[in-house]
Amino acid sequence: MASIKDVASRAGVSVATVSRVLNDHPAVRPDTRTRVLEAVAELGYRPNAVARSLRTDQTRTLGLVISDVLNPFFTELARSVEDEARALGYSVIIGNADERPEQQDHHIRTLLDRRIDGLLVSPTDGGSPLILDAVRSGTPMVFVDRWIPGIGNDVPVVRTDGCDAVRDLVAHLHGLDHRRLAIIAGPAATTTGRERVRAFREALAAFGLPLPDEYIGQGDFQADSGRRAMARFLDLPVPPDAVFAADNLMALGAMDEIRARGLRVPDDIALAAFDDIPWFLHTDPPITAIAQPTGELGRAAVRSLIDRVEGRPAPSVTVSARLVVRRSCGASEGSPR
Amino acid sequence: MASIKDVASRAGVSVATVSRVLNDHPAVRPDTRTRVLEAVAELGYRPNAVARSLRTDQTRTLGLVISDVLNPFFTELARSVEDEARALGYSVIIGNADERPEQQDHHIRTLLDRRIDGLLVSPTDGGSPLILDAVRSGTPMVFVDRWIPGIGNDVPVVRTDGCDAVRDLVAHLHGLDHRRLAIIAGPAATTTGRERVRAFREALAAFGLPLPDEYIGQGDFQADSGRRAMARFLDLPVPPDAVFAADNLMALGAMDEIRARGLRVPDDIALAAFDDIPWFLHTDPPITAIAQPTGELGRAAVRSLIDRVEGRPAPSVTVSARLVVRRSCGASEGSPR
DNA sequence: CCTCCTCGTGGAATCGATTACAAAGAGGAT
DNA sequence: ATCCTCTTTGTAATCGATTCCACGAGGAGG
Repeated sequence: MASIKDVASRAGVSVATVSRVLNDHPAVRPDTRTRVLEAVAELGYRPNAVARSLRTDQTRTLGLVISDVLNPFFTELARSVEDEARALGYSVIIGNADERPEQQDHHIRTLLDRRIDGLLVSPTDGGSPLILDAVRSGTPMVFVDRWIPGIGNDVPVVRTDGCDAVRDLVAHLHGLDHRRLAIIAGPAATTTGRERVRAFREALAAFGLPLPDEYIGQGDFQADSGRRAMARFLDLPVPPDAVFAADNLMALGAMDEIRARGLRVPDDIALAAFDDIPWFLHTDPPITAIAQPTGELGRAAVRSLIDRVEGRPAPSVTVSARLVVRRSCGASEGSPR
Repeated sequence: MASIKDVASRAGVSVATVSRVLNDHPAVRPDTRTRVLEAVAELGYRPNAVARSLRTDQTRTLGLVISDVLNPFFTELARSVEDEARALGYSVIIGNADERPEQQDHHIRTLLDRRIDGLLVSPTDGGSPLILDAVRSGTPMVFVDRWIPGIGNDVPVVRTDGCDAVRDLVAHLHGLDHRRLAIIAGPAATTTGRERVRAFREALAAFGLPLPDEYIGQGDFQADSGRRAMARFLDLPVPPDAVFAADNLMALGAMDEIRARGLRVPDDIALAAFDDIPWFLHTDPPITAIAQPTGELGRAAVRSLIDRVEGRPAPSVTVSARLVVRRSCGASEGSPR
């Protein structure tokens, strides 16, 4: 592949001049500029980003480590992140942790080795030593969706606050005469895992409803765990009459289990989920869900990170989720307010 | 961040020696090696991959340009590609073309600028000049899923052959007394867009069934186009009694339209799709689909590409799809053969 | 004791860019 | 003609690694 030297000799100038033309440095005579650009075109020259990065100490690349690519929420997030980054002149390298801390660490390590300019992380755990290292190493970092408490001062957090939406959901369920409400929680090591339970518990309290321990199923954000949690609920002497799954995959698993037992949603049991995804429109029945503004989340995270990368102060951002009512809790379609 | 020089001076050796230790060069005295490794550990040193790439002219990175991240088929493909690549010591940079040729070109260009070692492409079009350039530039390349005819000699193709499965599907539909079969096709610019129509047409012919032009809907692999195509079918004086969508998103759109008109699957019209995805189990009704061995496809593509990258001959690979019968065509669940 | 090898190590070139600094040339002021 | 300034260009250092080559020490063989 042609290098800057080839261009220089073809245009009859030095490499410095070629570099200046390429970087729009003003001190180049117009006719020199044209000669260089001609040489560039003739050779089909493209600057070597590796060499450039080495010299300038910036890669114009961001890293994004997400918890699970197969979860539509995260792929939509990844998509919006990439879109916004591209618009701002950055590329994105995506690492999929698959909800496994060691795989997350692997990705963080290789991204750091590649000297990405900034790192967007949705941590799968409570904070591995490597993440703390990464923060200290000085690479700009922003948490998105999930975060790790305790390093909030150094690392902005871009997330969704679902409290109001969870309250709306509980109100919706209550209004449909559901009184025995249960939740399938995410891993306690993640903030989203804990917070959604907390919000749910508080909302229940506001309606004077209890949340007994056996109505808290422990899941791991994967479909199978939702299925198992639902099985345990249904095996209880007094099963819940409504179940809230803390993410879309667990809701899917829960629905499997319900169907496998010949029960029906919402007649036999109501079901709702955190995270709205296009497929929820097409399930049987369509699923009531709490929708995060995923695109907005991703774009805000990128802007925040790039602010940091370029030396500006980076804001933490919190956006709000909203309830999308469908038929899985017994109501007819239509959204509140 | 610490560089190799810092390690060298801390260990009291030259940078050459440090480099030898890091690369497992045998000609290093054991005690020197330990001293160096200690210095590495104390400084938390990690080699700069950018500098290394510049010198060695290899990045140990592969590029993957897919047509649409929001399509579960492609995210599963991306996942398996990344898994296999990681196992073989490579990273993957994913570019999402969003079915737009210019965005595809953007990604190919930046990947090439980054001097990735090899490129995996599922082209959105019939071959932009840039792709041809990329091939000529000598960067190892492999097509996955879709390909571009005419440059097959230089570029291996790893794909699924769905002919048998399509024939099984047609037999299945025929067995359920469907006689007016229609297809929602993908873009004619893509190989998968054309091939699935061809396979369908041939299978129909084998059963003595016609495929009139008005039974060929033109889609673009996105949900909306599926919806429009289905609308046109349903507006025909004699609508089809079974529709085969050439990908999962168009099937989804088609189902929307059917539902919006108050019709039911499979009672009023049968529906089947190319590409099986987990969600098809949960739609109403579960959708009969042709399943590609997506993981296998991705892994084979990576192995083929890496063969090429490392100078071995790279095979083209064709795997077979199979029919997964569910309820959307009228049969009860269970798979043929 | 001298020569020749082998082993371990360091010096320096190199990859392809950017950029500080120097220098050459043009043009204007005196 | 001389000096100064400004514009345009080239030379060379630099980023952080890898790797060729040379060199010194030590052992083997004569």
